[in-house]
Amino acid sequence: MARKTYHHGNLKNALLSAAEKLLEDVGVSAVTMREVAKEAGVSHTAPYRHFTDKRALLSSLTQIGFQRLTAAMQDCVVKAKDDPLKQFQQSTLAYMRLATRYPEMTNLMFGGLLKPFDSDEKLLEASNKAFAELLSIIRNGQDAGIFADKDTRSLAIATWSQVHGLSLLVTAKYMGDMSKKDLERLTLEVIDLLFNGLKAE
Amino acid sequence: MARKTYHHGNLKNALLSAAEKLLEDVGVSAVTMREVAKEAGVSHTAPYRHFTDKRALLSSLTQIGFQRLTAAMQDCVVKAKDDPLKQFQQSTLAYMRLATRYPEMTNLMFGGLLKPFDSDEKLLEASNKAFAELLSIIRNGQDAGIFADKDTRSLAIATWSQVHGLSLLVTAKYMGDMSKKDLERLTLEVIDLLFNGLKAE
DNA sequence: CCCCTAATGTTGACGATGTCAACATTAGGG
DNA sequence: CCCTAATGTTGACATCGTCAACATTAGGGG
Repeated sequence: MARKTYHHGNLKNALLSAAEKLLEDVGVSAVTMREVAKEAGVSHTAPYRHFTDKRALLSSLTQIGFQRLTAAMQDCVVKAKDDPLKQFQQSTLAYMRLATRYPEMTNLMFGGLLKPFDSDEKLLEASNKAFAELLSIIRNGQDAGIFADKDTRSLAIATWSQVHGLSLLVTAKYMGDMSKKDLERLTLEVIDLLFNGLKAE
Repeated sequence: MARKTYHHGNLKNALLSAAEKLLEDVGVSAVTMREVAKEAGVSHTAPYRHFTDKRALLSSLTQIGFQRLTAAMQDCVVKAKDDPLKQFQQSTLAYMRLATRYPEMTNLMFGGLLKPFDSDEKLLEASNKAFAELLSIIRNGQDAGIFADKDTRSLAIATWSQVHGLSLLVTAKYMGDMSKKDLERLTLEVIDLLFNGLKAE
């Protein structure tokens, strides 16, 4: 991994890529400033020119995760124009797909490891954007008379919690290994329960 | 913290207590084998006589968390005998209370940090017991004709995901700081949404 | 075009950490 | 009562995050 030039040229992104690779291949514990640096082919303190500390690196990485989530939901909205219920279902599916594809990233996003989450401006903003996307989907549904005419935010929180909880249960392997198909079925089933309610008819 | 005897007498429990104290007071990163040992008043390698490694310590701690959760739910069942809906609501509330009281513990239980979770016999068993408790509550509700006559396991997963997701959203401070009262209201609201469904009447 | 400064990368060091090996102490059963 | 296994200690090592001092060079102002 020897460089020709003294300066890397695109180190910040290279570090993030290396970090994500380590994260998903081995686990958070493998994401080490030194290893990330080595993977990117620079000295062990080079990362400090781009991230104030390890936490900042992980935060940046996590922001990428939220951006992917936001983009995936936006995509669902576009693809299911004028069908709020489908937007809703597809968004949750998209969420679950991302979660199973990037399980470690999901843990980072929601596992509470990044402690002063609430005081990390950028990170908070990234997560808020994703949540805003969900909010808008639900508002569409309410406007179309499909979702109950209750507090939009509460509906969104309920949904967010639901998918989010399910994704963690799955990525933590609480329910053992599942095939992709089983997972999709379970997701739709759970979302259907949320939509229709648990109560007897 | 000097001992009189060479042998501690109850070191294992002392270590777990010290670990939990560090966990909740400062955070996971503060739970260090050396610090835990120091807190318990023993040398820095004494813990290795009781836990094969750090992971084992954290796993034991996490098991305690699941035992608390199981006990709390069992308590709800007893206190609301013959009222499955109340059992259901109170259990979720109990879950949220535990989650807000022991946020770091909750992250440990569900944040995906304890990696080979699925191959940790004891840990898996502890979490299964808690889940079984929820399953039984829902089955009671189905028998009483209150919950829909669908797959019990699916209903339980939906509920588990929901509460669980909400607790992580709250402990991760995704929704800012909340008063205890606000939290209870939100919890009941979200659970009500799950019970009645999001759909318009 | 050249040169200077700020940005970027490197080297070496430090204290803290997880864990191992060798050793010390002692509890409690034969 | 004594011996062994359980329990605790000391010292060591590699790795980690981070800092300070130093090296290289990109790129803009003369």
